[in-house]
Amino acid sequence: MERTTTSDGDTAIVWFRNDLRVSDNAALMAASRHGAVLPVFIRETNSPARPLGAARTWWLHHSLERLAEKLESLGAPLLLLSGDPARIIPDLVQATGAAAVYWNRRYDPRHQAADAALKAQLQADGLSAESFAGQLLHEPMRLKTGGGTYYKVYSPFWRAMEPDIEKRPPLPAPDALPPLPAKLDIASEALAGWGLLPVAPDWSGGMNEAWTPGEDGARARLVDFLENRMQGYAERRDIPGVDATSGLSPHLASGEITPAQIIEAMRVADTDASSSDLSKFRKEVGWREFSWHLLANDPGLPDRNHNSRFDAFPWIRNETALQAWQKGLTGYPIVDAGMRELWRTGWMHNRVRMVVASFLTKHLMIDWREGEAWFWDTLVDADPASNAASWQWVAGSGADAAPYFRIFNPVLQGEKFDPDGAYVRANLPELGKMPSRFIHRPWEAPDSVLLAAGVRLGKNYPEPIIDHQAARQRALAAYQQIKDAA
DNA sequence: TTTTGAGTTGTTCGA
DNA sequence: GTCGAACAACTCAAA
Repeated sequence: MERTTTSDGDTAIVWFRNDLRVSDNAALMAASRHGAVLPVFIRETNSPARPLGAARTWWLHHSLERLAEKLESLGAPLLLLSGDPARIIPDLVQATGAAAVYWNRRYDPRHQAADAALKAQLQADGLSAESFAGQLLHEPMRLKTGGGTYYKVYSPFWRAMEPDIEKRPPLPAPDALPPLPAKLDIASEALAGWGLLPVAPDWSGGMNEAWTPGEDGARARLVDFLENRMQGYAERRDIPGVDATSGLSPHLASGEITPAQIIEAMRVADTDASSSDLSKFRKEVGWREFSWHLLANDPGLPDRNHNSRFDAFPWIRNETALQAWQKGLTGYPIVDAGMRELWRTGWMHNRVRMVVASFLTKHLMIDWREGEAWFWDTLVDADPASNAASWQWVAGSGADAAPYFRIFNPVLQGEKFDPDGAYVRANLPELGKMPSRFIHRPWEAPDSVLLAAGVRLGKNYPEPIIDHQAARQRALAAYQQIKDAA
């Protein structure tokens, strides 16, 4: 994997994709040993993979700005181009006389064939074309059970993987990147011209407040997490009303930070966190690995039931209910608070993700693919593996899935994990004055309480769109149906 | 090949 | 209010 020689004056092209960082970037490091480095990011107009959703597109704009600044300060400005990489990369080789093309591997099966084909083509042309690891702690096709198959249960997967997670220490950023000796004929496109930011309406205000895209923002969040939130993580991570999670997911999704950097920072951190805190968080990093392991071995994961028995599940099409869910107007405060948080910030607390996903697939019996698609569009951390694997897990169709009878009661979940209603109040201003006793079940509040809180059910906050008990019975019957049919 | 133990995150009901 | 059992077997992974 390590390149040994660099002839004087030769040029390496680094193709940036899902790795918008300069540290722990093996492709960039390899290129820095050449005589000149040309970093390029291509807006792929004909990608075999699903286009990024709106929230990640917003993120991409800011992340590219930050990456361009970093590369500029290291000496090699970032080239922005649009089109088909299979044409653009060879054109760049031609224009620069480059001897090498490097990139960091991406693991979406829909990308891999195209990347492999390009690599083979470049190598056939006599170039040094190499791809590097870094986005994950393990190569997702590598781990196998004793029986030679891929893992379908998380615990044994993690037992097999955990001993290896510190084996690849992260790389530093290169000290400097030698620029091209001569001006390139091909001009960079302007980021502003790509139209990645929303206009009319510009819905990004809440996201600007919540996030700092880019490698430095990622690093700052990691440091802050280790210093201020690692201790107590095991207990507090489930409470959406307190800021207790790492918030690193969008940075990971865009490759501004690597899991190896996170694991290493935890290893050297001076923290009072318990071993349970540390191992719980490591396991969360492990879940991301597991999701990629599943996607790599089951490329249909984003749109086909992992467990084909679910092909017969009687999903209900209901556009009205779907929209109520999307807009956070179901009448169940914990569900609505989650969906509003998502819409405003591009992110939702993990506990609440499970509640809203259970509500969509079990209470409303709407196909998990509808939820997956909405999350894909609205999450700044939308990740093809985690998103698909998690939706299927909740729906019951996934690997190691939740048993079908595990149907979250949105009232109990609210009262258990948001007992004082802080999370609901932060996201549903119309319930801001509801007393805690009724905040997760406003329809049970006496008229006097509703009046005092300024809540007019059916007017400024909806009645529940579905009765919990009835919905639960309906879902149980539906699951019974596909069980019997099997 | 067969056996064995285990499996992220819950809810409800009845004693 | 609290507690244990039922919910449904089934599949996975390793011994």
